[in-house]
Amino acid sequence: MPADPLDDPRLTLVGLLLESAWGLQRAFDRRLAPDGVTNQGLELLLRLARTGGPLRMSDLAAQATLTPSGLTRAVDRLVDSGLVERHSCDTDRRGSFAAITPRGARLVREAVVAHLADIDATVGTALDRKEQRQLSALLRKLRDNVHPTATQRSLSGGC
Amino acid sequence: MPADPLDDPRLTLVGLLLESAWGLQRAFDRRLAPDGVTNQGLELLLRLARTGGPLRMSDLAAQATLTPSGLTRAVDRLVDSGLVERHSCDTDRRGSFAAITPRGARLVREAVVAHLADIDATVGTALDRKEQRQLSALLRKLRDNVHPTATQRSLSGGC
DNA sequence: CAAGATTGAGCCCTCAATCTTA
DNA sequence: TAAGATTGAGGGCTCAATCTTG
Repeated sequence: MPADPLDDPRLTLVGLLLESAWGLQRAFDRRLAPDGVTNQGLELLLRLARTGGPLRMSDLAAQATLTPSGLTRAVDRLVDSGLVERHSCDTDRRGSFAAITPRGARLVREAVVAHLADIDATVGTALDRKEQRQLSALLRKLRDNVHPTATQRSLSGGC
Repeated sequence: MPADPLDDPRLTLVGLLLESAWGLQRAFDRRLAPDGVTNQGLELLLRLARTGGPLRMSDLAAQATLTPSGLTRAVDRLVDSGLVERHSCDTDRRGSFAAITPRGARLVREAVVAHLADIDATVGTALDRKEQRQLSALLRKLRDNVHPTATQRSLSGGC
């Protein structure tokens, strides 16, 4: 007799992925919130810190899996906190860019230390280094297929 | 010279996991929403369908990574749609239970077919069967460590 | 008082519409 | 007209407070 469709391994796989993501997200937010940065905010700051300079709003939105609208408001909050600055582009006045401030860069460096400890406490106690590498490799293939813009920058690039 | 902490592989791993989850969630919601069920709703209906009978609100909340408050409202919507019914418990009048209706069960059976096709179109084109099994095994270890209540039912169980 | 569930207030996101510039 | 970004309206979630029952 055929297995019940409701127990299909593909449903289980997706369920495990979403549950893991929600669980981690929640665990991180509990630890990070007191420090004044949400997990979301840290992710944006990390991307801006790695870039170093200004990054297009639309690029940042695509990377962060946010709509342009959502990103505008998220950046607003970071600007209000003094962690990010907005820049306008002289060659294309339509465009807007976000750049991390020195204070933001300092905060990221500090927060990352605590964040890595959180990751070790959650992921590190479940998977050893080798398993973490395997998981990264598998997820990278999945991510590239599902959300390919996560690492892209606009071709119209520089300002 | 030591690697930049901002490029730590552990940050990358967590990033890949969250990006994959957001990406899938978004892809599924685009397809499911027109059918009248959100991805969230389908997940709750799936759990209720597998259980068959009434399930404690608090158990369902823990399984779905929702706060009791969030679950109350999510179930409200499903009740309004006629897909779920609320039951009260005679032996403990504090408790409340949710159970899937025949119409809800029918809808789940139909929605799962389309949902499996979506999964094949997103996950299936990125990972072959063997890789999917590997990913499931790794995620199961992570999920059990991060969100252990995902499959539990209350010990005070039956009504 | 504790446990289970619900409600009110507030935050953050998305969709659609708008404004500005190319 | 299209591209880039922002704003208004509305939905869903969380936190804290409340209500009911053990």
